[in-house]
Amino acid sequence: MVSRPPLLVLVGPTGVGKTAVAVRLAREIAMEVIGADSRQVYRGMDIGAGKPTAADRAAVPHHLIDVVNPDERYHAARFRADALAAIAAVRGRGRLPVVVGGTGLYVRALLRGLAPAPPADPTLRATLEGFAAEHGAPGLHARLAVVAPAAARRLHPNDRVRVVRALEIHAGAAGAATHTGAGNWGRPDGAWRLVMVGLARARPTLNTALADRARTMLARGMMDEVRRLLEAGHDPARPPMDGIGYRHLAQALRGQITVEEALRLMIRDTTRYAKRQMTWFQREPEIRWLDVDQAGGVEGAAEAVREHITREGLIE
RNA sequence: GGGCUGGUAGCUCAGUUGGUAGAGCACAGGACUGAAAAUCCUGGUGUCGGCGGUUCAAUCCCGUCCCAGCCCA
Repeated sequence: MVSRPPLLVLVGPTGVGKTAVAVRLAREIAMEVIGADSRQVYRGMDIGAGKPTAADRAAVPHHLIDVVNPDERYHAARFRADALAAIAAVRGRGRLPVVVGGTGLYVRALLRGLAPAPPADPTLRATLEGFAAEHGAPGLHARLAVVAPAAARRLHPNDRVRVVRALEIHAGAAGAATHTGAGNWGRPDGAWRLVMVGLARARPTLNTALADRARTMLARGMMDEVRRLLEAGHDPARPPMDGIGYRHLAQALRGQITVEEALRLMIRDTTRYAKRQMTWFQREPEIRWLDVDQAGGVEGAAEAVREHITREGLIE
C-alpha cells in the first residue's frame, strides 16, 4: 500500500508571523507554500493584504496568491479546488505542500470538504437584498422559514448574508434536496498524513505588533494602493474592497474621515479580526499550538515546527 | 475671594416624586459550508467625586470639602 501523502497546515491570526516562519522553514526542507488567505488571492491588493514580499516568494514558491482580479469573485469552493490542485502539483515535484493562512473557512473547506451546493447567483442575491432592505432582515428570514425550516432554525434572523445564501441554495435546482448545510462538517480528509500547527502570541503582544504593522502599511504606501484600486473602479462597498484598512482608507480618500481616524479604525478592526480568527482555529482539535515568543521568535518557531513534523513523520 | 454650572461604566451622557442605576461607543466571549478581513449573536464591566447629616432606606434631600468649566472681582 502506498503511504498517504504528507500535508502541513500552518494557521494563526493575522500578523503572527506565519509567512516568516514558513520562509525560514523552507531553508531547511524542500517545500512550497499554498496560501489560504481570502484577500491575498486578489491582484493589486498587496500592502494591505499583507502578502508575502517578492523576496519571500523568491525564497519559496507561493501558490494561490494573485489569482484573480479584484472585480472577480473568489470563494471557499473555488479555494478548495485550487488548493487541491496546487497540493497535487507540489507533491508531483516531490516537495512538501505547506498550507499557510488565516482564513478559517478556507482551511476547513479544504480539509473537511464542502457540501454540494449551487454557486452564487448575483441577480438573485440583489433581489433578496432588496427585499431585506425593504422588509428588514427578519422579513427575509420569515421567507426562509417557509421553504427551509431547518435552515431557518439554524440562522439568526439578522444574519442577512447567511439567510440570503440559504435561500439561494434552496432556489438552486437539485442542490437544495441534498444540501446538509452548516454545522455538519465531516472529519478531516483522511487522504493525507496531516499535521496542523497554530502560531499564536499573547493577546497584548500581538495587538501591539498589529498596531505597528498597520502604521507600517500606511508608511509603505497603502494609501496609494487604495487610490489606484478606487480609480480602477472597484466598489469600496463590495469584496474585496470592504476589507480591513481598504474600507477605512477609502473613506479617508473621500474626505469622510481623517487619515488618523482611518488608522485608528484599521487597528481596532484588525485586533477584532485576530480575535475572530483565534475563535475559529481554537475549535480545530488537530491543531498543535505554538507560542512564537516562547519558542524564541521566528527562528525558534520554525525550528519547533521542523522538529514536530519530523517526529510526526512528515519529513525524514 | 464671590457667583453659576457640572462631577454617574474605559469614553460621551441619560436617570431615579428617596427603594444602591442604563444607553451608544469602547471592551470581552461566541457562532460560522461558493461574500468569511464578510456577516451575525451574547455579556454592563460601577465606592453614582470625598466626608458628615436627615431618613426604615441617600446616587437623589441638606451641610461641607475637593475637582473642572464659565462669569464677576
